[in-house]
Formats: sequence, structure tokens, C-alpha cells
Amino acid sequence: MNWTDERVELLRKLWSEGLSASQIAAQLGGVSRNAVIGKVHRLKLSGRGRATATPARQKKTTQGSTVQKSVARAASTRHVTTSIGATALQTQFDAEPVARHYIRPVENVVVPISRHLQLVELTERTCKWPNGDPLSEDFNFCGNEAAETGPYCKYHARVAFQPAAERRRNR
DNA sequence: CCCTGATTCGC
DNA sequence: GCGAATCAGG
Repeated sequence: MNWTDERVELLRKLWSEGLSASQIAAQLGGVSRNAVIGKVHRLKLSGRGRATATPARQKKTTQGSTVQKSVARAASTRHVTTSIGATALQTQFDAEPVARHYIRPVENVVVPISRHLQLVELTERTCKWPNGDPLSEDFNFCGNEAAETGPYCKYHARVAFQPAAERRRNR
């Protein structure tokens, strides 16, 4: 896939709309999120809004000779996620840690483009996310490539299996 | 684990 | 110019 004018234009549009690189890659098709990010950088259009404030990077020298990986890996962390999908929240409280979760910001997933497959067209590797009314004529399935781990493509998998945690008691 | 963007560098 | 590999972070 090469970067045609249309594709670059779409990239610009989606990026400015705040879509993530992987989502844009899915929309464009045929490219990885890395490709998208790389292109974004080359186009000199990064940092829209204020999503990720990454200070300075650096560090990548001499890769290929001395292996310097490993180090302390993970440490079984059992954390109860209570975060909201917001990225730029500040609001600091200094006392009285009364827990409060506002709304559930789910559904911010941008689904690529459904292939509108009929039931008989589904295979083990097609997303089985249904679109529309099963009793209707135009009922169809997403049909995009499904992950090995489930019946849906990764975008529909997100909306399908979201509410895992979040059920803390208020004292 | 999942994900995000950022950077480097061989092609 | 391109993008995989890697890194750093949530």
C-alpha cells in the first residue's frame, strides 16, 4: 500500500479528529499502526489536542550487540481499575477519598467498515458481530477478520467484553 | 494483559 | 520515504 493523496488526506482527517493510530490504520486498511504513526511524524503533524504528553524519548543506541533486556519484569499486580476513558483530567482532591465513578464512557470505539456478510458467508475467521435486525432483510454480520481468541474482530470484541471490572462498593 | 504514541534505523 | 522494532507510558 502506498500513500496516495486520498489516503494521506484521510489520515490527516482522522488524526485531527483524535482517532488513535491503530484505529486509523484499520480504517485505511493495509497498513499497521506503526506505519500510520511514522507517516504522521513525517507529515510533521503530531500532538493533536493533548493526548500523550511524552517528555523526551532518546535511547535506542547500539541495538543488536549487547543484549540488555530483562531486568526486573513484572510483579504480580492486582489492581482494580477505576479509571474513566478520559485522558486529560486534573482535578485534585486532597482529602476525603470518597470514591465516585461518573459515567461509563464505553462505545468510543470506531469500527472499521463492515463487510455486510450474510450468515452463510461466515467462516471461523470472520467477525460474527451482527448488524441490524435479524428479522430484517438487510441483517448482516461485520465479517472483518476475527481474532484467534474470539468470534469478533478486535473492535467488536472491545464493545462486547468491556465491563469486566468496575463494581466497587461505596462505604 | 491490553493499549497509546515516539523514536530509531535498516531498507 | 517507509515502517518494523523498540521504547516508554497508561
